[in-house]
Amino acid sequence: MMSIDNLRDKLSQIFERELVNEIISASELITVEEGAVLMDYGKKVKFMPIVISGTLRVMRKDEEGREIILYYLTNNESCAMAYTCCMEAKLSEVKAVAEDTLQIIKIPHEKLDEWLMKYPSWKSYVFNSFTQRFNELLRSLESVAFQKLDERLIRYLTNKSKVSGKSSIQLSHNQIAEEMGTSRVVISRLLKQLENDKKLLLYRNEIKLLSTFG
DNA sequence: TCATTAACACGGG
DNA sequence: CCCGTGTTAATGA
Repeated sequence: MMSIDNLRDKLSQIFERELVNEIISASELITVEEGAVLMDYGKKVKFMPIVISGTLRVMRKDEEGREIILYYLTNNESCAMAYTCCMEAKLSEVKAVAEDTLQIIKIPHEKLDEWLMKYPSWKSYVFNSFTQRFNELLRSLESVAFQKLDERLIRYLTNKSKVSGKSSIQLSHNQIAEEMGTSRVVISRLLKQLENDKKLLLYRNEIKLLSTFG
């Protein structure tokens, strides 16, 4: 868990001293357990979260009511969607769920605009967070539009092993299917195909990438 | 053509 | 037993 002093250090890496003080006095550091819902469809967004530790999953429903994952927020990241909602006093179009035990700072919405004027570091922080999300969404749009599912799966697995630094990935076919917005049948079939091609090995809840992968 | 949905059998934990 | 996995058949976009 994060103490106030640690928090101050952490925030000082991004923001100027005066803003750090304001953040600490104006906002609230909270811990929520896995599965907790921080934002939900149609609900008012009364604060903007900055993730201190843990992971926050942000998702959205499509026309048919299926949920797709927009992005994950980790270390020091904040939710661009929440930001726009707060500023415009709109209702949330996304749902945000704690992926594991999560610590966030709740920035009260009145402060967002004020700090934007007052603190250059806040402005660039917000701006960067938008840019980051935007680029990420562009990349996934590109992948949906131009890549077939098998290529997307290969890219997905490569990514997972890169971020974890391991060649084995501990996920069920179902979890993969959910994240990629498809059905398990398809994932199972594609994975089996890759196994036959000697690109990987399949176990229960585990996929081992071989050196021939990619 | 290729994804989705539903259904079923297998088997490991 | 429960759940993840492998497969198939029917249906749809």
